[in-house]
Amino acid sequence: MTSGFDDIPFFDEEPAPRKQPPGKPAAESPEPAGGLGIAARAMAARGQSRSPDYLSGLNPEQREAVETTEGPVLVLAGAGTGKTRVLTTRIAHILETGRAYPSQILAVTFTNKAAREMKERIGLLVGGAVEGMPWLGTFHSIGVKILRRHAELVGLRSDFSILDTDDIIRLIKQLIQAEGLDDKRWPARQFAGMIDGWKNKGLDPAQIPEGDARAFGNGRGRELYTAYQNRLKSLNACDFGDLLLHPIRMFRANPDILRDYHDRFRYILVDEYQDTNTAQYMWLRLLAQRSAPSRMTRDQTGAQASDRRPDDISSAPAQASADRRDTAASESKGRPTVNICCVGDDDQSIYGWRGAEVDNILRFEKDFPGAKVIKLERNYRSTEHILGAAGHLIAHNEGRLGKTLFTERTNPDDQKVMVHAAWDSEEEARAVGEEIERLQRGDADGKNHNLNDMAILVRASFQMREFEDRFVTLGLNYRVIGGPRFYERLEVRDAMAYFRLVCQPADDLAFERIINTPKRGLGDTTVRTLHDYARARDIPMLAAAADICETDELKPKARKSLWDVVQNFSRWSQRLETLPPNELAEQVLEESGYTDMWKNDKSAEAPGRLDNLKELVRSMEEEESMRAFLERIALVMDAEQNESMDAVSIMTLHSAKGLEFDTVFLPGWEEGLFPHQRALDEGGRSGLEEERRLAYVGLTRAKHLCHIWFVSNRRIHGLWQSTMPSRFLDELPNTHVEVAESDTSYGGYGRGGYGQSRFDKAEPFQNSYSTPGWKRAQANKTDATRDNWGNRSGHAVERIGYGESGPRGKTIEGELVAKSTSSTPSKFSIGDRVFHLKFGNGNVAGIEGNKLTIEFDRAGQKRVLDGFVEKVG
DNA sequence: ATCTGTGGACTTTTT
DNA sequence: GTCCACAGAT
Repeated sequence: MTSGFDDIPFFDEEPAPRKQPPGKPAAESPEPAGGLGIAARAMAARGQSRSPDYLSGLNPEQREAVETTEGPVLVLAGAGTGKTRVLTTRIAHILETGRAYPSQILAVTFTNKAAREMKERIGLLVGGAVEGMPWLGTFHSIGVKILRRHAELVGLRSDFSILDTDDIIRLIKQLIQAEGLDDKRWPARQFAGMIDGWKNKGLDPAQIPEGDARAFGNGRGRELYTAYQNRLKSLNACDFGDLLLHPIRMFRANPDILRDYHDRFRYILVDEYQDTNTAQYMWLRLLAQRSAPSRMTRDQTGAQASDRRPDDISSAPAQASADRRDTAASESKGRPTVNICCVGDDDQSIYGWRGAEVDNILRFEKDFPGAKVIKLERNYRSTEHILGAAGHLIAHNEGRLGKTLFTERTNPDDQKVMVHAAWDSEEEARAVGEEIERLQRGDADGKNHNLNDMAILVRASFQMREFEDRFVTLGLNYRVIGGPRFYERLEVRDAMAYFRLVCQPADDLAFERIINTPKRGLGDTTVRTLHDYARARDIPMLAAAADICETDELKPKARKSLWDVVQNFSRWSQRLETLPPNELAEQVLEESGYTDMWKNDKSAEAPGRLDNLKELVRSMEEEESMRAFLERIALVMDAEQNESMDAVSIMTLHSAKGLEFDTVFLPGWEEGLFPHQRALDEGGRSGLEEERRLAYVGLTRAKHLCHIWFVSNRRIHGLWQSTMPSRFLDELPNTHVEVAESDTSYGGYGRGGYGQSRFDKAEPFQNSYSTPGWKRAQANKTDATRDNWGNRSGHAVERIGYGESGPRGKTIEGELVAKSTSSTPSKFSIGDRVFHLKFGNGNVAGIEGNKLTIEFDRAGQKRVLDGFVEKVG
């Protein structure tokens, strides 16, 4: 999203905005820079008494939200009420009326996807590309942009790198060991989580609660946090939290710089405000509170409260809310208006566990006195049954701002929300599969539904597997959204480590990652020597490596090998300025022997990894510099998805927020799973309420049909457990919900089913060979394709962002996917050593046509299709 | 250096 | 049940 730090448009590079009081009409405004079209249209708009095009088609509330440009505005936008439309139209309106230049608008979102979408839609409204919206982006991308410019003020260089979770855990692990603590007893992962939590709250090491500090590492939590920050600094690196916290520190310490930003950002817009955490809140407050310079400094540094030091990032959370109220009230007096517009929905706050504070949205009017609150309740997405069900459910939550969605489009044919019971999760998956096929065929309502219009939204990702299994069997196309991402794959991360080190020779984490990858005979001993050497002299490891080669501290073999690496990197670094990034990347991967490493690897996943590396290099073609690329990747973790094929989407409820589907399936509505037991245990009442909001999000994703399922038996951690229907089912209103008559012998809402054996029931499709899906699988067999993981499959499976270990936990039982005819002689013979993506290595014990019986080393005997195994050795 | 066995964890996840 | 990380063996 952001390109290199060196091309950030900044204050002095732009024409000075003509000072104009907020609210002055467009007519007096000069032509915005680079905005001929915009200006022309604005002029035209001004000349007409009629309202401009982009405003027509908005409902009165939306229109108010768009046109109330001055002063604080909170838009409470219920699900499907046109939230994005309001945000984008509002920006277009500000631009078209000449209230601000594109570069004077700060618009923050949580995800890159949302930012991208907004850019596109503003472009459509304003006509042409919105080149001049440099400050539309995620909290983090905007944070980086600010930080790159002022890095030295927080002790970093502007080419600092952004570490991902993996790096951070390795780093913390080193710190824990350096403290002489047992890294078994004190897991780095846990501490990383704690740091993340503190940073979400905007807490420096000095500010963390005593209890927290004691809770980890024999009471050394605070020291570890301090050590962690120091280490980051010496690595010239940041974690994600720092992208917000460093700017906050920098603003606090440099009021003059903050003032520049105040002058710049005439309008601030925030998407998904209910998801902001305390740090983001503080960041926004700093940018939003244009105030009298002298007073501001005091307030912003927290000096107002006597018990606080000036370097405090914030008041600690305990004191925060009370203080905030006071300061908000006092700060607002006699200040220029804050043109901040926050859009959100308290009923869709589902990220509390990640530090989001719903309280931020609940408190908006107190934070910004005189704020206008606009509720968008007119829903354009769902039927009245769906809205009725969702509304009734969410009404069980307390402490809401209280919205009730309604629709004006009622249709007597609309189906109620259906609740289905199934015996166990397997039957659930089967029933959902059948329903999907019914819809697809048009048997359900006479309409042929596209798979693209259907989604299965689960509470926890382990639920996905059963659906995947079933859909593989049926030959039903599906796509899994979420999960490990492209950029988290081993080979991609290795390659990135090389690139990082080329760009940033001080990146020790990258160094350690690749120094012996591929194997160069630089094992633990050498690395430790290097590490100590570097630490003793306070220099980066790559520099230490260069130095140490001049000495005789290493054995000749290691020294030679290390020297080669050092030479390579210095050569590559020199090419940084001259070669296009993709060419340099290719050279690095070739000359380092990294590509060869995978070429020589005979394992089944090696070809896929090589493909990924190619893809990585290819994706750098358009990039202007390797640095810019690294930054983009650090901030943009989502892989682009291929929407071309027709497929059912499978995803978690969390990743479904913001999406909509004609038909939505919501399986797993059982106590313990949904609401999740852990949410209840750890979150208590508020935990339950967040779960309920999650249910609300799920329901409101549906436009026309919504099917809820619950089962009586589910396997949890490997054990079969009988389960109770979710309490949320009882919270649905009868008027909008219908309990499906079970089409299997078991079933019926509330009928229990205990005491039955799961084998008692008659299976309608005991024989899978009679299912339509099997027939389809037969039909598809000719165009069996190879998917990304080297699986051959008769139907397309798309994984957005899955990789690394292949389809995680996808069971590919061959019997049911029979694809090739048995007439072709098998390419395997008894005794062959084979590899299976899921079961690992094994020996062929029997062959029947294309089905192999394999004795796996670990998984035991299995029957699988030959397409799913590879010969090895 | 690579393979194998064991122990622990296991909700949600963006940046 | 299953995945992952790591220690110890080969």
